[in-house]
Amino acid sequence: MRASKLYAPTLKETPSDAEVVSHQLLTRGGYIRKLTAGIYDYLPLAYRVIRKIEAIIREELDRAGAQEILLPTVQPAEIWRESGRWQQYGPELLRMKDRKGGEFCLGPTHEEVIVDLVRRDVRSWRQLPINLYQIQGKFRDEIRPRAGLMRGREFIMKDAYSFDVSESAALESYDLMYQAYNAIFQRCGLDFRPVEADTGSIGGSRSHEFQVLAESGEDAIVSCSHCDYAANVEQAELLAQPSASHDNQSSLERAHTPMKKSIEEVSTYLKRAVTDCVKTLVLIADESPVIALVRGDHEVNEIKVKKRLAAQMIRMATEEEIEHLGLVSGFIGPYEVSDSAQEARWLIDHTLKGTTDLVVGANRSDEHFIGLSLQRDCPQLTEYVDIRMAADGDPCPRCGSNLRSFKGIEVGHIFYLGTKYSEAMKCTVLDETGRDTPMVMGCYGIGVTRVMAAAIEQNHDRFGIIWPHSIAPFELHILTLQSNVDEVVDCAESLYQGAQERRIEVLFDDRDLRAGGKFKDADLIGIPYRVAIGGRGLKEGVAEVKRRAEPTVYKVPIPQVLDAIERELKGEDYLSQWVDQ
RNA sequence: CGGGGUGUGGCGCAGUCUGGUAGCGCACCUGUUUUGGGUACAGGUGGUCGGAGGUUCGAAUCCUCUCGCCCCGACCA
Repeated sequence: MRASKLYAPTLKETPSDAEVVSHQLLTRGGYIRKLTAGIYDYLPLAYRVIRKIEAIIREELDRAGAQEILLPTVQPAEIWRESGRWQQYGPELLRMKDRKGGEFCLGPTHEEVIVDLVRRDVRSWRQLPINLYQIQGKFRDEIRPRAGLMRGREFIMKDAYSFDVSESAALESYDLMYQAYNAIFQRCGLDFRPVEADTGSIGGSRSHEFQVLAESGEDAIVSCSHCDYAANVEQAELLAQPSASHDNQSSLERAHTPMKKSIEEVSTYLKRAVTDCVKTLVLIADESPVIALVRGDHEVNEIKVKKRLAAQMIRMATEEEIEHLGLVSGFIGPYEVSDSAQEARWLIDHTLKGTTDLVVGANRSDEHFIGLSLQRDCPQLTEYVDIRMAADGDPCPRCGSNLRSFKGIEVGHIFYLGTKYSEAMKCTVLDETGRDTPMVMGCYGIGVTRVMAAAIEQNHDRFGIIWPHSIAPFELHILTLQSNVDEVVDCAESLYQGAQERRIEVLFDDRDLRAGGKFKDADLIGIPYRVAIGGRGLKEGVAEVKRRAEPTVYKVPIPQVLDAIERELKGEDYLSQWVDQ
């Protein structure tokens, strides 16, 4: 491809509405343009990257025995009513009507459609397992689209669905996909971790997220420094670890703490360690109050609380609701509580079990208790459970080593679904015993456009993108440094022809631009190898070859340039022989 | 949806407080010049100042309403 013909309008300046690096660089590099909030145009460079990622996905999924299909984007409300999600899904589902008033939605995901397909034609367990996937635009009317491609409303997603006759067979399908996902993200050149995840509203009992490690990630994950345990902080289970007990138990005293509400303020004011303070929060689970206690330096994990209570919905209580319980916001504690608060469900994080000498709110304005011992002073509290968020340094639930925390971008998520959809929509087969049984499902997603953005978040410098080889829009970028010198142009042209003959994916910057501009664009676009042809090098019979990821420039004799590139693309470190000392 | 911000040629911005009829840099077009990390000079194209209404002799600027976009919170690939 000639740069003079390529539709890739690069920008010198960063558009003011782009905040995250991937969004900035994709826009500046002429990869994408925004149509409206959360909806983007993919220009030729971006689409090449997308097709590379898709090709990797296809290869690995086909290898795992899945088959590619293509389902409709517009879906009738009928099947969504059948699964119950027409009600459940909420405003994220973009709904519309056709000319006859019939209700439809734009597919945010395709469980309903696929179940409808499979239930029509699959009758016998002998036809299973089946695993079908598609790569297609999805639409989710996100509350707040943000960060460019990282959270768009319309995005390209690969979604796959497996159908099995039994739970054990379904788990095998799940494992196959787990392996395939590892292979896919590895081949995309990403630094990622599969982590144990919450199943969320999709339901089911087993789930992994594939998280790309990046500072700009929105998800917090913990990963064991010793074994291969990794989990979303929301999910990471924490074993009971009794705190060091103080032998000399002090007696309970009131302390005046004027205007000191936060743990930080109280601990500073009373000169007590944050870990000796108790954080007491009021939550509302399905309209009933729940009071949660964690150590001062810990965070309550609402998802764990929700699971513990088997609640549908959970949220923080409002000021009014706290008052209504006879509690004083900022000074809540487990001792001397009002009758109505007494009746609430109390959950105490098991880290607090047996702790003494604690600072807690006194349930009166401007007062705390000090020297509280939970066992001695609050014997009515018996529900010690895991309700806190995992943090850096916590022990691994598998091996006990330290957990380290990371930020991650979720690029893939796999779920074991069980029979949630197949039961609701009567998707059944006859099993070996001749009994009609709901199929056991799994579903598996990859955000293709998000993979592209995540790759940039992880691989860039201040000049531009540094694509992993496997998903770069081109493999080689040839530049002419002077477009008015015949020898330079001829040499570059012949290299360009040669590269094409060797099936190297090459972008040839033949534009009538000065060298500076071409270098800037090459750095910005981020193609893995750059070959610069200029009068200076030509006098010595060499081209200047550079890896995008490194600063070194190699002076390679012209006749050997394409061999060198070819061998480098195969993974050899072939350029090093020309290191200029 | 709540909170904060912003909207002025393709992009980045000034002008708004204190009304006087739109400006700068980049990009783009023409010519000359230059040719190894965004060359220099000259000339030029392009803007209903997000939209509607109002105040005024006069509105980018003041008032009212409205829409878009960005950021922070609950969701997810």
